[in-house]
Formats: sequence, structure tokens, C-alpha cells
Amino acid sequence: MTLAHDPDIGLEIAASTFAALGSEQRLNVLRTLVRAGPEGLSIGMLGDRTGVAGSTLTHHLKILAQAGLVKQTRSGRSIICAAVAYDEVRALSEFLLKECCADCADGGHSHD
Amino acid sequence: MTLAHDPDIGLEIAASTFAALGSEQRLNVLRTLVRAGPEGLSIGMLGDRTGVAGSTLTHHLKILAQAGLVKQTRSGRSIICAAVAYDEVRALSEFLLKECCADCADGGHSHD
DNA sequence: GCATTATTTCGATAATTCTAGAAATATCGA
DNA sequence: TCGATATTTCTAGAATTATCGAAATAATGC
Repeated sequence: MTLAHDPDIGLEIAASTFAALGSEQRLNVLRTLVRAGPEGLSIGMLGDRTGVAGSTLTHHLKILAQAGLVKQTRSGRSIICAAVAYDEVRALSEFLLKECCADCADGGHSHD
Repeated sequence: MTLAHDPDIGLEIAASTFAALGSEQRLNVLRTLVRAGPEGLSIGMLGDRTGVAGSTLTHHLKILAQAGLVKQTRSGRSIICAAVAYDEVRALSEFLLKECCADCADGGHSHD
């Protein structure tokens, strides 16, 4: 949704999505979420596990959510965050492997 | 090489590699290089095509090279840059799809 | 409504990144 | 060596990002 099959807008979106992943702390948050499974974690939980302040988490999660890597839903007084990175990551790798590497990719690089 | 099959160091490297891709200008440079094919382009050429100042290109290319996305070789008084992103991108997507999304990606859900 | 818990917004500071001009360095041909 | 070309280093200002505490907002239960 956020990234997909666009011609040149793809560059902009891809870059910002990569940027969203380009922070160790954010990547750690994402990993924690992914490992937590589809049920996700509340932000408080996430804070406990990562040792990151709530306000900082809000900041990072907004970026991850804008990139379409995380989805947030309210549950009572908690916000549950769950990773939905699969499609995004696939789109990203396809962006480079296709959009970028189109010319060379089929010249000798094998995909599975 | 830069990113591969590491346990937790992978997080750090993956993040920095993502960060390398997380700039529109850099991604554009990379795309230009990839499209130029395995022969690559000199930095001057790259400057012509992208309109980016040489010193800025040096900066970006260093980041891309450190991430293992671009390789530079001297040819006379020019530096030829060529994209070698394929493996890196594959490693990156695998990082998320496996290291991160292992459980969710393919249907089932078991934690480590 | 009030107290409690959970998250966000605000405000502020530190750190990093982006950008490119100018000067320095390297390479080549004559 | 000299002159021309190509790239890098140096430098620095602008812009962005990271971080978190304190106050504000939202939701729940009594």
C-alpha cells in the first residue's frame, strides 16, 4: 500500500521506508514486535522490553506506522502495535531487484 | 560480506545498510548505477546524470560502498562505481523475512 | 467526577546527516 | 615537470533526527 508498483514515486517512498528501517533502535523495536507475533504488544510492554522511553517509542512507532511496517490499534487504554512488515519488505526488495536492478538482474543473477 | 548471517550484529549492520538506502538522493544514485550495468559509471558521469556535486557524491558513495552496495575501482584518473546491491538487498530482505519475520512469514507461528 | 493507567504532545537539547564550495591530492599525457 | 582532468578532503551552515522529562490527553473503573 505504501510502497508498491509506482514508477518514480517509488523512489521517494522506498527511500523513506528504508529510512524508517535505518535506525538500530527502530529496527530493534520492529523485531520485537515481529517476534511478539500478530497479537502485538502495547507500547508500555514495548518500553519494558526495549528500555526506550514512551515518548521516544511514540516517535519511532509513528515512523514505522507511516512506512506501513507497523499497525496500531486501540485496545482499552492501551495501544497495541503489531508488525506487518512482510509485504513492505517484499516490496522493498522487489523495488531494488526489479525497479533498480532490472537490467542486470536477468543477466546472470538468479532469483528463487 | 557486509551483511549476512549474523545473530545480533546483524541488527546493527542491517540498520546501517537500510540507512544507506534511506536517502532519496542516494537511492537515485544507486539506481543510476544499477541501470548503468556492471560496467558502472565514473563519479563525474554520475554527477552529470544526477546533478549532484562531486563532493556530495563522494560522501554518498562512501556510505553506499561501506554498506557493500557499491564497489569502486580506479580506472585511470576516474573512479568507476558499480552497483553490487543484489546480494545485499537479498540479505536485507532475508534479514527481515527470516531473522525478524521467521515465525509469521510462512503461515505458522512458533517463537524461538 | 475522580483516581489510575496508558499514550501522546510539547519543549528543549544533543547528535547526526546533508550539502556543496574551495582547496588539496592523484593520475595521466606531453 | 607542467597542465589538465578527476576525485577527495576540509570546512561549515542548514536541516533533520534522536532522545526524554514534564505536562496534557484519553480510557477505564469506582
